[in-house]
Amino acid sequence: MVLNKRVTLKDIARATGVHVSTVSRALDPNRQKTLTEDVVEKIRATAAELGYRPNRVAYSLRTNKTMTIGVMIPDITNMIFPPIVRGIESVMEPSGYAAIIVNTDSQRGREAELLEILRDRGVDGIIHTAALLSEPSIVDAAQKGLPVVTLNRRNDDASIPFVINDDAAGVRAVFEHLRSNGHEAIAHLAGPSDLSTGQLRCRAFVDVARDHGASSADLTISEAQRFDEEEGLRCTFHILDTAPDTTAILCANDRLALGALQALRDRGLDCPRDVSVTGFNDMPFLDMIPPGLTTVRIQQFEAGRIAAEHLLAMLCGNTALVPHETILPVALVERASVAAPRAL
Amino acid sequence: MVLNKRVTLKDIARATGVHVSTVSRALDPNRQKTLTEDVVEKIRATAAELGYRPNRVAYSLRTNKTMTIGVMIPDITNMIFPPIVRGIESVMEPSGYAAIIVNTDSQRGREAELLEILRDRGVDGIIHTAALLSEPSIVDAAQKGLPVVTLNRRNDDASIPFVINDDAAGVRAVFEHLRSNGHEAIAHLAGPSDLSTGQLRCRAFVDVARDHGASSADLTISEAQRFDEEEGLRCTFHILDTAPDTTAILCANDRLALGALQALRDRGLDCPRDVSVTGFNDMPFLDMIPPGLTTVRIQQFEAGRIAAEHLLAMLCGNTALVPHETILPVALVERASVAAPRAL
DNA sequence: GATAATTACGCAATCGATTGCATGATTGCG
DNA sequence: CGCAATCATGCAATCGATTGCGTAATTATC
Repeated sequence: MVLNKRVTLKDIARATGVHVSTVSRALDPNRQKTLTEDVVEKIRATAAELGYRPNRVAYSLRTNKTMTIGVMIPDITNMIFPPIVRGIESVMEPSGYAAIIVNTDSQRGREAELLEILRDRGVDGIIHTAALLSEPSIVDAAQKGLPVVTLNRRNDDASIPFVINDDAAGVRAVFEHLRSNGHEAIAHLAGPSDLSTGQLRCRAFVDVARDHGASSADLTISEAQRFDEEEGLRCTFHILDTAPDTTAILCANDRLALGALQALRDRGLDCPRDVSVTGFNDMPFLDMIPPGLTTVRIQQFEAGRIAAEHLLAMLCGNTALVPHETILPVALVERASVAAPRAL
Repeated sequence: MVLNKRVTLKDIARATGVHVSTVSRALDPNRQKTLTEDVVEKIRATAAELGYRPNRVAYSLRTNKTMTIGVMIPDITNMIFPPIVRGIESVMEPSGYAAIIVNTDSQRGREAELLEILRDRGVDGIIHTAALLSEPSIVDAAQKGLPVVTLNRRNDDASIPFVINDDAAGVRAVFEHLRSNGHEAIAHLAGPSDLSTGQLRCRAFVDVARDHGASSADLTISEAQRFDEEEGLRCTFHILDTAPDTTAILCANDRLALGALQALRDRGLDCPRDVSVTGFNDMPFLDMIPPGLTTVRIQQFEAGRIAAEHLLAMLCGNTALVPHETILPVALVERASVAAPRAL
């Protein structure tokens, strides 16, 4: 434990014979213009020589800026989040910010608790991904003046800018793709309604189905409690049992769709011959899993990057420049899980 | 920007009529025994009432502890890392630590650079995953007294404890599994030799092959420059071209193996009928990709958890209790990518 | 009941920076 | 050459906690 003592401004001041405040100014590009050229030069030289590294903690205490942001996500092991995180990082790191990432597991209590931890640590701002719709703590924080951007969550609250993928357009594209393949009996395997993506996609499904002449009463919708394979399996059984004439299942995300595929196999049904299935997100390696899921590609890295840029603008005081809503385009990815329904 | 002013010790002191140092002591469980019962009670009550939250930055400045650790990984989008991160988190968060995660992309310069950033931020310790073998900066840091634990990297340096999966046993298990299926001409699709896992697995392959009577000269080994599908594809072509009688390819990880499968398809070969292939890691969703890769399951979450516990012990000054090496058991996972070689 | 030991709390320095204000030195202007 | 304006730098407070030491008040001891 023989940590070399850190070099401080005081050390440099002593070495150069000037006052510590002069050193502070000499090392700040914005204020070195108020000093004599050669004094600055000398200070910078000895600072470099001594291997000076500013103490960010002291800086933070004085300026009340930690140069740290919080990133709240449901679960980093869910493969759509790592690219988002890297997108965020691609903007924040070059600007001198570090990110503390926390996993909420989509639990209400955890979300508030982790938000508290982040605030205690004095983060300068927060990017909140896939916020629970019913959790108010993040809104509170934003209203108290903490810069917040949400990702994958529409907010009514005008003070919180959000970045989302165009879920409605994606659902519509998939739905119409299924229709153009001849499907009439399209069921929706919906995500949890307390998550923004689950709710948005379900609403989009209802809307587009109605546009195509279905009455709400006709619609087969089964809501998953989580975005995972197990729930996909369960809900698909439910759909097959309650609406046996279903020819296509439009799933709210890929993992639900993978569960659906499994359920079909379990029932001795073939995808796409007996039932067509579609996903959402186009997660990594999805193309390698048979029969090849038709899905919607979303821009993960890009979403993270843009959310970070918006947050950065807010941190710099340019809140006015940040659009309240940013909707990223999505793309239909056609693979083999959709085919014409079997002739009756 | 109307952030409610934070409540400080001074505010509590004013409200209760005692000195700020008394408040400080009253709020610290370790030192409140030196105070009168009712003073403590009163202080805690008003602290709660005022909604006091300690300022961690000030605490850090005074105590020189940031309660933050750095976690260096190659790339969070590589699916084996998220579980490791969660394993780390499962230990650190309950102990009051936060983690700053950085992605090195296995680049030498980035690794040193990010380490510097972490040190500037005053992290109390570092967990370094998949360190480059040739990068000395982390060793420097450890020798200067910064607590460091490496994961997936053996170090010669006795001052750095490491946690690794039993790569050698895994390679041996796969190799012997292939042998027991009748394979003689087993090639190794090796990982980058500047990564510990690449090197360890390759060495293990050479060792076990020799144990089974192969001379080094006979061995077919093709080294990938990165752990990805593209390199797996390229190296497999290389193997097929230079050693066309190869009946099995033992890959250093799953992604290389997926590339190998693609290469076989491209050449019109069937796995496992023509060539058997094995992977390493058992990454998520691997079981869903045909033909089902036989691989080695490693304990990702557990590795993270243990590394974190070791680091935590070091942070508490119990360095002596931390074993220098921790080797986690692995398990062979048999799927359909291995079969007996075609009869000649 | 006088002195010593203990208790309970206050005082003030400290961590390493930033920053408004003061001040001495320099320059400009007439 | 004298006075004002400007410039370069120093001084000291400050951010919000922790902590060694000092001291008044209480309790213990004989």
